[in-house]
Amino acid sequence: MEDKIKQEIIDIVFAEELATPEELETQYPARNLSGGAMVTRIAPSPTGFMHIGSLYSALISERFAHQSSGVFFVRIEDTDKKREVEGAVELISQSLKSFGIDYDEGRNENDEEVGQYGPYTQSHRSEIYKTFVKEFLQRDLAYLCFATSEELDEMRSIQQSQSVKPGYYGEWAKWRTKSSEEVLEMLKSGKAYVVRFKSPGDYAHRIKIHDEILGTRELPENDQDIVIMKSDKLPTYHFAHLIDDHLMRTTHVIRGDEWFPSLPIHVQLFESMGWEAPKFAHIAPIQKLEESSKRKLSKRKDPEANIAFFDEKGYPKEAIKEYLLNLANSNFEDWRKQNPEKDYREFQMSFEKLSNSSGALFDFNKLNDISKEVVSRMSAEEVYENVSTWAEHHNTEFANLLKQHSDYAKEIFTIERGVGDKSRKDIKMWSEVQSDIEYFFDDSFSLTKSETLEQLPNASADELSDIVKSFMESYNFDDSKEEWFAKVKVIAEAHGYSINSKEYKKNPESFKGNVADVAKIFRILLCNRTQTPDLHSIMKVMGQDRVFKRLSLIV
RNA sequence: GGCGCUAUCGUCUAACGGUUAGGACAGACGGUUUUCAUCCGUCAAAUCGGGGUUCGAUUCCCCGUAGCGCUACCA
Repeated sequence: MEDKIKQEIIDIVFAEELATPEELETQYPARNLSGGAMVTRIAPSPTGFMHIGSLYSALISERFAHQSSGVFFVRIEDTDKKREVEGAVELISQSLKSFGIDYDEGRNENDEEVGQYGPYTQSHRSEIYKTFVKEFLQRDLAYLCFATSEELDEMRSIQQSQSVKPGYYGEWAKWRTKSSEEVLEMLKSGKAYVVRFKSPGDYAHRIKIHDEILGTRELPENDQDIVIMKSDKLPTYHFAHLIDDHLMRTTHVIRGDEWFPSLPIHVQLFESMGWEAPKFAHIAPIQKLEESSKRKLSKRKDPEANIAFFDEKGYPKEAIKEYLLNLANSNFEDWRKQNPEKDYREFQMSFEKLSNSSGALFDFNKLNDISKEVVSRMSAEEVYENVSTWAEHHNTEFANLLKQHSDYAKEIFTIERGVGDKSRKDIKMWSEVQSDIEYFFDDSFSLTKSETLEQLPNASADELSDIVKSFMESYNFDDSKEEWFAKVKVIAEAHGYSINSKEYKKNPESFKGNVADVAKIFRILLCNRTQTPDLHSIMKVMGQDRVFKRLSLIV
């Protein structure tokens, strides 16, 4: 009789035709992978915001999967309909793609499902969850709960006033022990309900749990009858995690450490179904210092929490990845020093090195340093491509300029590049490039005679004219850097300038100035600034006509 | 309140229980260089506090303290 009522309840809750658990097990068989292959995933919520922390765990998960010849997939966790934002799913796939973090399964940037273990969007998996919620009810691992949110609030405040552990458990779990008749009656009256897990746990028991990063830990066993299916019939995170990571055959769940406390729930859920739980690795979030206190990088307060911030600044994606990799495995930077030419994918990431600290502070100094290093390793062609791509999205005027003068621009980027250790390390983000090189272009270069004189107060107009004239007479476009500089020295000496810095430093008063002051004249006339790369290279790139035209200003 | 995680230079971190506690970034100062950027060198900079265990503790244990997390029909 009791069983009959129970069945009736289940049939009302799930009136529709559902696949059986066995059918689903067959549909999503164990993956055929080699020995140590790891199946990892990220499970972002479509909130319309790509957090740097999501990118961090995506990168780590992707590395572990692919360095072990495994599978990395992306599953969209959109069971919280209240928080969903339009276009958010596209943002996730586009971001991953733009960072070159390739996933094997999931929704791609054309909004198509790829992979045999889908759907990869939780809201499209509701039939699957229902199959298993039904199974839980069938096996008496779950029950219907009609407690209203008001009743739950009241329960919690009573618990608080009595100083007992809050939650739905033990004697507080009223609906766990209700008779089937009463449940059926409530159901028939159309009252809202949730399905709760019938936890077999005892809070006084302590269980050992292994985490790949934290090692083996002891935690109290779960005794909460957590909700597995909400009143909108969508699963909660805990339940979706159980079903999805089982059916998708995830081997390693790498996620933020805010999940660590719910591990007892998760292992209990897996045990209740007799499923092998995946291995867990909980990583610390990236933090930020605010008035001497650490906190998680916040979506609201910190622009740098959003990866769009780095995109606007034009940080190379590679630099961000290397910075994140360094945060994940601090030995990455040593490896990089040893292997400057290798792709970061050749680095072997390890759980042992994955820090179990409470979370690193985001360090722009370090990012900047890494970024300069990354850019310095690029070829002129690569720099050109990167700057152009950035400019197309963020500075169309500059993009057009680069496009119009592409050969010239590429020449500019060859200056002091590709000379190994001594390569320039001055670019850290593409947004800085325009102001760095704009003087090369005639359209964005202007200088008057009076401005020139103002910037070179130690020499008269006639003297400047003489110096420049002598230079133009002796200048040969094909001169090597050494020949070129020798000529500059001759002119400098002829005008009373020192050609030996040490001597000049000893007796500055016996010279008109140093050869550096002569170089400065050309620097101002050609670039209208006092700090530039090597002048010989600049002249080569500018070409004789442009150089002479600019120098003539003072002649 | 309960449960948990974490604790080494400003930051990220390294150190089988035995080191002058190491490196990187940032900082200061010097050198090289036609300026700048590089490159090279030097300096400054840390084991949260208190108890144990031990010949010996940054390391192991306990107690504090602090930061962070969890304690939802959010993830």
